[in-house]
Amino acid sequence: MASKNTKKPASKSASKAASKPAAKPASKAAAAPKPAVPPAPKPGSTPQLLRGMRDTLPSEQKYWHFVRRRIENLTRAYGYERIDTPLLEETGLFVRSAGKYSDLVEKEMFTFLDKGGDNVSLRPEGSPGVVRAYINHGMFTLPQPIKLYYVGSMFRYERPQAGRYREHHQFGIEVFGDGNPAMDAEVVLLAYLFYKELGIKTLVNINSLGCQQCRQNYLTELMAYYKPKRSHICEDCKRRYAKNPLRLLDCKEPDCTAVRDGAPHIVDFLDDECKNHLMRVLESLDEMGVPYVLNPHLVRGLDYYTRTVFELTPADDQSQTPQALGGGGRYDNLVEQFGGRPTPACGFGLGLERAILQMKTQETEPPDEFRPDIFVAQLGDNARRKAFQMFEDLRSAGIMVTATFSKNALKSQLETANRLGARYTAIIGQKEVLDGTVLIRDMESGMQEIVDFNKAAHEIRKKLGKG
RNA sequence: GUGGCCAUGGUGCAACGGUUAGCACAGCGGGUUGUGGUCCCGCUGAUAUGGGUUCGAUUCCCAUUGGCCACCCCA
Repeated sequence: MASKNTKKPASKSASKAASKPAAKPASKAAAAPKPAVPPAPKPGSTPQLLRGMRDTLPSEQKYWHFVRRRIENLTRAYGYERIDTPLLEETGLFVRSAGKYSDLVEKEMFTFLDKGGDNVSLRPEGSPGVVRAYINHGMFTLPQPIKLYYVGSMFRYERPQAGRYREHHQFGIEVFGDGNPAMDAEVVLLAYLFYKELGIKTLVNINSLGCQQCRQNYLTELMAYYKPKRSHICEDCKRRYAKNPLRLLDCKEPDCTAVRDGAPHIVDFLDDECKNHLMRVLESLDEMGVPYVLNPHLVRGLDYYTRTVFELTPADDQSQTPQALGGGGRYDNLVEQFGGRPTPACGFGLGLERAILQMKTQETEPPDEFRPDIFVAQLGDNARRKAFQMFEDLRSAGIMVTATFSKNALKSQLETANRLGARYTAIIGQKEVLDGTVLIRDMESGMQEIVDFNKAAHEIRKKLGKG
């Protein structure tokens, strides 16, 4: 390229300082050394992808189509209706639902003040918005249960790595107005089936956190257990002890897990109703043939769960801390906590990037749905006119057809046809225009035959086995 | 948020403190006039950004940005 800046005597800091915007007394975010409006980038420099963000290129789309199709089929079969809620909500929505001391709220949210000074956040998970919508739109007046699903972007301000991005996509379901344990099981079943349909074997970890009463009893006991052992646990756990003791069970530090292994199990503190609920969920899972493991240490990172919680991990992942493919549970108090009438509810969220990652590691490739049946090639202006006509004839006959009308050389058109994987190419040149015919070339064998122009669509359908 | 590894054309790799940064694949154009997927030839195209060390850096150092890995946690 052109001469790079071999010598740049003294102009370095000067240009930058000059373009600094007249320092508005901009609103005081915690610590924001960056100017509200950054200086314009150098002309010609290439804009960069923000950390943890990704483009989904055409070559990737077949995976996404495939996954979305499965979601649609599954949710339709089980009677779920789609809901879409905003990406941006008031920060308080998430703080109130996930819990002030959850990691999600403490360090993973994209939070900022908008121009009106409102504190808003990009949604880090799907449930709170759906719960809000349920209440806002009076869905409790409709016949219950309300079964909803969503597919969309979630944002978390984290250090990215494979299968972890700052923007990721989740498929989630939420069911309102049904407290039956069979409903918990249905939710787990759907998560399990989703992955099964994608050819991914999963392991379901399940636990119960009980209702508020049993949890309170348990927490008292748990803290009593940890109190004399506080010197043996990590700094994070000391903080958890004070603010969010349930998460003590979650720690992966060797010292902490050693302490944890002697800790009381919450299942032993469930009251009869909660215990019965759990048993009936497990029974239903048995009936439905969903393999699961009862994991007394599973607590999940959100405060709103009651009773059932579960998480899915890849079945063949031997690592100590496999990446979760999804999780969820019951949250019978959240609607009321948001000012709605008491409403039992449960749901899950599943990570689509991780699902696709699993598909790739297992080398399950979805079919390319856009492979054309036939490519229409044309030579010359008269032929192009006929080719347009042929294209539409074929298309309305339900044949996957494609063409590049801007190219003229037959060679390049055949090349394109080949690259697209077309089974046949219809060739229309001057000769064919005069004869009222079209040349059909089998791209596999190279065999060609002359077909009457008006019968072409019919012939091709026959060749394709479409009748 | 913590620790570590890394950064060369669209992709995958190579090389060196010093004249034209090499290869493969892809892309584009050819191998004459209406025939692709094989073959042959040619062309385009890169040292992430900003500083520093040096006579000279793409190579060494620092920062920034981004990626990956292990944590934390989660999808």
